[in-house]
Amino acid sequence: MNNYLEQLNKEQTKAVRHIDGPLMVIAGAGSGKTRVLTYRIIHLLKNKINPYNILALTFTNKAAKEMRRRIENFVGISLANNLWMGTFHSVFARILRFEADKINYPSNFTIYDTEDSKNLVKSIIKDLNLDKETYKVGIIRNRISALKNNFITSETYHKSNDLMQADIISKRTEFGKIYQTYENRCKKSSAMDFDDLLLKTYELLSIHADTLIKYQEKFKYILIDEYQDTNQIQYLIIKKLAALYENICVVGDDAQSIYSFRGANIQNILNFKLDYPDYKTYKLEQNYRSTATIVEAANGLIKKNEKQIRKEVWTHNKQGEKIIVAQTNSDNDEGRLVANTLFDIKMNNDELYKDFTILYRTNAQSRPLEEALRRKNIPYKIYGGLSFYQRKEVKDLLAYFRLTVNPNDDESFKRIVNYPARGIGATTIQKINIVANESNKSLWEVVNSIENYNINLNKGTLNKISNFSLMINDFIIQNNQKNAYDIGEEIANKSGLFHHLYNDKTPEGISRFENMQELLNGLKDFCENNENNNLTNFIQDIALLTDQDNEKDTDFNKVTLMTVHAAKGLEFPYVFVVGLEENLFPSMMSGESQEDMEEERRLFYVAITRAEKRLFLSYANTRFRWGQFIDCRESRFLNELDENLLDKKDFNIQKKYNIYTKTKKQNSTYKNTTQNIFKNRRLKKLSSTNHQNHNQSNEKIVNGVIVKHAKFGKGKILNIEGDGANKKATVFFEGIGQKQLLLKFAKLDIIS
DNA sequence: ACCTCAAACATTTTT
DNA sequence: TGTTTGAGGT
Repeated sequence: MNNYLEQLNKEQTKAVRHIDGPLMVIAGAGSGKTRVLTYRIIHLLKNKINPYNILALTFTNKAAKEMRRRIENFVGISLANNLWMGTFHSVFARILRFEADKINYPSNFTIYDTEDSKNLVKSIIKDLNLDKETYKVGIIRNRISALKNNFITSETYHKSNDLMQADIISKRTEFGKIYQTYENRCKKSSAMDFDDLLLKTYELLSIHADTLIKYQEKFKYILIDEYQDTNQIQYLIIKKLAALYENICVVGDDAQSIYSFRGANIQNILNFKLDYPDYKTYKLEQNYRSTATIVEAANGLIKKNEKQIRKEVWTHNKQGEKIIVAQTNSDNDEGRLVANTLFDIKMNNDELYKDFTILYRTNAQSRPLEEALRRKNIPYKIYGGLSFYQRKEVKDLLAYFRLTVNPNDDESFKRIVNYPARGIGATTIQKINIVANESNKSLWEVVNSIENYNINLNKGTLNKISNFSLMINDFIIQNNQKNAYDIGEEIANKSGLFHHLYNDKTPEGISRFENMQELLNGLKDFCENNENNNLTNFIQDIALLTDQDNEKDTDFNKVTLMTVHAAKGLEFPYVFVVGLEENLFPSMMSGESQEDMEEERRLFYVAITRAEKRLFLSYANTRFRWGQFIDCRESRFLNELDENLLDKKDFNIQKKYNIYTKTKKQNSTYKNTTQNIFKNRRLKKLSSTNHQNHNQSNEKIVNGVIVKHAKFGKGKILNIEGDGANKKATVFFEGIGQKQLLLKFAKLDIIS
């Protein structure tokens, strides 16, 4: 397999063959960016570079996994496995665990996800007796995160008059105090949030010269994907690591920079020239992905942005069909239109479901689309939104795991100390919390030696607390002896979580129970596939995983639904971009600022350049948002596309409703009437389709019928209540007992 | 301490 | 529309 260079064009080949010295590749959408990166690594390996000396940073874990797989095909598994490849966060977490003692952290530190960190901010605001209207949790947390991403610790913050002045103006004078407390609490919980993984890495490399040299020597070759989306602190780390050898290769496209909200800075691309004066740069401008129509439309759109590096993306691909732009009456109509169109194309052209994707600006838009797809029995999967590991019941069990591995993790402690209820209520926790804060200890440290503290608690409560301590200590001891699955199962049982969820026979409760089992199954898998299969190892990077990372085989051939952000780096033959309305795409949050608008435009650029064969754009005249019907106007971006490339279709069948919407300003009662009309129509549609949607077999499920359930086995129907989507069956299963199931979800086969 | 229900609230985008 | 919070009852 030495022919890898033959598969590249001239510019790509130059980039791949450039081994020594700084290199910047500006790669237009669909120009083979990933291919260059992959082949460059293969080229390095073929030139006897040790894989142990190569660091490749990607934007998602999935991208890293995919790249490793491709490299493996060329150089074999043993070389490929020794590459350091992953996201900034996961690679640095690995380094930090290894070097933890140098920054006074234990190596089993916990990674707080966004929810944990929000909860922490919330409790700090409460402890400091601050007004929660002035100090909104989200705003505070975002500010902390933004500061960290610019390498501003609470210490640096307190030295900067400008920063403090900004908080005085916004009447949040205590922000500095909150930030400092936040840092302290994380520290005493032995926890790091996402931003800390970057910040502490930078601190580690700054303070310990020997450690810096060690990693500079180790990572002789550094490659970074999606460089346009790196932020200040990532830039600083890379600069340090690459300083010795300067074998740094960055690949990116300024036109696809869409993460400035999390601190990404396009300036990093421009700085490259300054930091590495003897750099080489190549531009990849030939698009291999899309039809000429799509490439031309994308070029025309991005020209409207003032801030950009000049480049002309071109293609040899055939012209292809025009881009469909469809207008519908409502978001539900839009969903139906997409589902119908998708289905027709699949059937007529004999395509696979996996060749289609539906992209939207916000996660909340997925509902009407899902409904429409379900109605047509089109299989789909959703990326983003609540991932499996963020579900309440999963996080509850994970909190026990986390506490076992790191008992100082206060957020996990608070989560489960009284769940399931064991009589340690809010008042008790508050008392413990005060003592913990005063003595700068974690909640666990206080609880674990409660007799040493003078807390006003009655005997019963003390007893309950000591039982809790005994349980956790037992978990900690067992964790040193057992594998992840065995201790996981033990924890689920002894904590009472298993029985608590098992006893909840509501349909939602059953689903929660199943999710918990799913997590335990995950532990089993982990144990079978890993040598070092203890629980500590299992939970290490769980906070960094997304649904995309643990995709199941059964999800392979399904339509993909996701935000445009999540679609970055992916490509599909057929792409639907929905919700192209003012205040949605571009987002209303982007306001009037030119910079934000340009980012929204880049986001739309990313969306349309995902398409290989055909592109469909759509918008609705009314959309259900915030529990209300909102009138919408078509997005300005649609008018920025070359009209000769578009095929506009109007699916706005019932125009008469527009008569009302046009006069809404003058008369509010009109608006209410319109809303009611829509609401009633919506309800009617829902109930009628639910009847259609019911498979005939569900009609046959009546009292006394014997059925079979995939998990629970044979059972007898005792009662049926509700109708339509809410039709619920009470079933008695042999050896398991009585359960309530929503027929909508439960897969019941009729036996007799 | 715990449960229940009604009112208030909330929406970018993510590692 | 769905979820979270707070008051009030047990």
